This record gives sequence, C-alpha cells and structure tokens, in this order.
Amino acid sequence: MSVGHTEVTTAPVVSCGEQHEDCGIREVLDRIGDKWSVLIVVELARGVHRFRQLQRAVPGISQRMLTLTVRRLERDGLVTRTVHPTVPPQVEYELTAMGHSLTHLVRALADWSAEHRDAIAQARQEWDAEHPDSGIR
Amino acid sequence: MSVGHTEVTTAPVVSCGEQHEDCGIREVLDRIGDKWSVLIVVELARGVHRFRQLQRAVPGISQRMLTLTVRRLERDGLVTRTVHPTVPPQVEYELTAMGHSLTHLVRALADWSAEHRDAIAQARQEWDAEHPDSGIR
DNA sequence: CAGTATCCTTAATGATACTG
DNA sequence: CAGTATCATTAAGGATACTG
Repeated sequence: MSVGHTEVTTAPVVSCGEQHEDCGIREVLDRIGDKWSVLIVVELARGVHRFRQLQRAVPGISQRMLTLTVRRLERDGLVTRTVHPTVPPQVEYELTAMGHSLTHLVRALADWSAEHRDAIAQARQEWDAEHPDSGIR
Repeated sequence: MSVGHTEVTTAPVVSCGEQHEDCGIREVLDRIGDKWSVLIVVELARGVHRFRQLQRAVPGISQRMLTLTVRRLERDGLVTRTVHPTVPPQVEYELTAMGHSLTHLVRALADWSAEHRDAIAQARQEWDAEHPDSGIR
C-alpha cells in the first residue's frame, strides 16, 4: 500500500512534540551519519572483530578513520574495546546491547533504501535530463 | 525483549546478503545524513510550505543551504517544487509519496534517539572522565 | 519572494610515515 | 598488530551581496 497523504497539513506524521524544533534526530545522524560508522556497526553485528579484521571487512577505510570511528562508537557506549595484553597486541571490538539495538535502525534504513533506490535513481535521471547545467549533483 | 547476541558470529543481525559489502545504507545516509535534509522533511511532513516559510520553520538554515537541500530532495523525487507565476513569485514545496514514506524512517530515528540519548550522554561522560586528553570529542 | 553568485571558514576524510 | 602523528585534500556549510 502507498503512504496516502490526505490532509497531511493538520496531521504531522513525525510528531516532534514541539513546533519547529529538532527532535533528537540530529543526534543520531551526527553519530551514524558519517561515512563509516554504520558500516562498522553492521560488521560488528556479525560478531567480535579485531582491529585489522575490521579494517579488512570494511574495504576502503583508512587506519586513521577506523581508529577515530571506533573510538567515537566506544565513547558513545555502542562498542566495547577489549585489550588483551599479549604480544603482538590483540584488541577486540564488540557491540554493546545499545549497539545491537542500533542494528534494528540500520535494518530499517537498508529496507527503505532497497525499496526506493530504483525510484530515486529514476527521479534523478529525469531531473538531470530536465536540468542540464544546474550545478546540483 | 533485549537483543540477545548469543552466537552472533554466525547470525548476522543486519543481513546484507553479501559479506563485507555496503548494503544500500550509505545511499540513504548520503541523502538524509547531511545537516538539514531531515529537518526539512520533518517540516514538510506538516504540510506544504513556501520558501521563506520553510526557512523560518527551520531555524539557523541559510538561504543557500535551504535552496541546495530542497533542490537535492526534489532531484531525488522526495519533494515537489511548484512555481506559481505570480508577482511576487510564490513557490511551494511538498513531500511526494516517497517523501512521506521517509517520515516513517525519520520517526524510527527519533524514537531510537529518544530511547538512548540519556544512556549515550552518560557513556560519553564516563568515557571523557577516563580519557582526559584524547583528542576525541 | 525566491532565489544566484562569490568568497571564506571549518570539518571530514585521506595518505603517509613512524612506534610500542 | 594496533595504533599515533602529521600533512594534504576535499567537501560541507556559512556570510554576504546581488537579481528577476
């Protein structure tokens, strides 16, 4: 079924409570809206990973960005970092319960994307055709 | 119920189909992961808006970013732009059906955020306390 | 009103080299 | 292995001025 937007004007679909105020949405997006966070979360959802293992599993990520991203996830309580004092060092990353709960959201994102990617691609093509030199893109 | 990650290693929660490949997740995030898109979508979910009206409803956005963001949303088929050839000009923005379907996702984001914002804030505090001069933040 | 056009600042990411 | 440190590059966003 489609969404059906009859009388949308008086029935806010999103309901932030207040009028023109940010819901907490930006907070989530500031956290997972970056280039790598969700990819790492998705990979960690598959199980515990060591640093290099994670890097291999997320193709294209630099050592630097992996460190930064995983640190931020740790800081936010989404990931745990366990150092085994061996030589060579071994560090394991694992999702926390809260991290796992995020995967539900990620799933929703993936589902929406899968459902609409074709329609979006088509809309883009048409728009681009009608707006040749627009700077947008 | 909680997430329960027994034997996660062999049971991917997110299921991208392929192993270490991006699901379509990045495509959604590239679209709504920016600073303004969701806020505009949320506002448009309340009903049709004119340009200035939209700008007033989304405090802090510059004219430039409003134009850019709304153009991209239009290009992706999430928003329609209707020009009424009057003087002064009047332009109306409205969510498409696909745009409205996005609001479900936004709702999920808002819900997750509301549920976990306290836990995240606390995790941050603790982490910051334990890692005084870490560069992260 | 609804934009464009420019210029400028900052944040995000990448590349590379080095270390316990 | 698992990082850190530095430098370079790019992209995102903001400020301001101008226009049909």
